[in-house]
Amino acid sequence: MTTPPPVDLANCSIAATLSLIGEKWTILILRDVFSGVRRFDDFLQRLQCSPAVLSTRLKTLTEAGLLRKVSYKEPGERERFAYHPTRAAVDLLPVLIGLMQWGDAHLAADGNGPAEVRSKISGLKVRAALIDEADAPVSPADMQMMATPTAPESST
Amino acid sequence: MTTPPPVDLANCSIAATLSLIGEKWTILILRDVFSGVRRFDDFLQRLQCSPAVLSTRLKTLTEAGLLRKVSYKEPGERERFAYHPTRAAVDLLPVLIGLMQWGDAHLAADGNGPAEVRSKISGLKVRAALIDEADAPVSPADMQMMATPTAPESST
DNA sequence: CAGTATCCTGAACGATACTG
DNA sequence: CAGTATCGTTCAGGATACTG
Repeated sequence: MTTPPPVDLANCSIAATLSLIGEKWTILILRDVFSGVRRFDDFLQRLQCSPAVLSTRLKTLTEAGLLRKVSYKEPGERERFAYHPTRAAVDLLPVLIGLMQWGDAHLAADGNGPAEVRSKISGLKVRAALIDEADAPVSPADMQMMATPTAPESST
Repeated sequence: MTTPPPVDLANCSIAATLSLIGEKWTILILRDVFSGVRRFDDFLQRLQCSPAVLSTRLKTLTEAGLLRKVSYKEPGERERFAYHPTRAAVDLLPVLIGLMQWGDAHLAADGNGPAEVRSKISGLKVRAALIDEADAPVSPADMQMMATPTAPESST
């Protein structure tokens, strides 16, 4: 079921992650689930996508371990499911916030967007950034990417 | 040329950014450009995509202000262009790194990927994270997203 | 309310051939 | 080397109807 690995696409975590969350509605589902949306119809209202697409995305996200189905049952009704974010989904928040802030800064006309992110604890605004092992911020311009020396197989 | 704004998709920086960089090869182009790749043929070799797709993506990224065409001319040859990352592209690095590290942690079998990121200055490993206005790390679980109070128009 | 099934369209992509 | 042009396939996504 995984795509055949003709290139190093299969070897690239960036591409792999993006192929999971990069589809049109997926990221919006995650955005909403972090805003507290849990139920099918609520997603549908907010996203205004077709139920078929929503169903598919929810299933994909659940199978990927980003969402967890939680059964609930109101009196006299049949069993229903709510969709809760998992730890893996929470781990994706830096990416989500980063995406949002980049768009706010570079795509929005006024340089800020319709939502903001704050810490529940301190109330301070929060941003996605790069930090080193000592938790010190690092400028993106000071980065370098390199292949890990432990690379098991070399391509080409 | 912009997509018609039927829903709040158009109002969402997350979706807007993703529609720009979310396409299959775009993120790989960015990855490579951060590794120092600059020329058409070098991208082509590394990505193994069709020249048509590469050409289109390069154009899109250039128009979006993520890449800058730099003319160069070798003796006896006609003018050629190299593609350099702009500041906007560099600003996207936290997202890129975040994507990579999430994939390494949650998709790779052994929990680490084929590449690592370090600071050119300190040599320390770097990761994408959330920090507050005082540069203190914030746990993703302690986040909350809310609409900005200054929202100019309300939808629906 | 919470989905699933079906049909249809548009667009992204791969392959390939061609130009300067 | 650095692209552009064209063609065909595949597949995500919209609309809509249907089920429990």
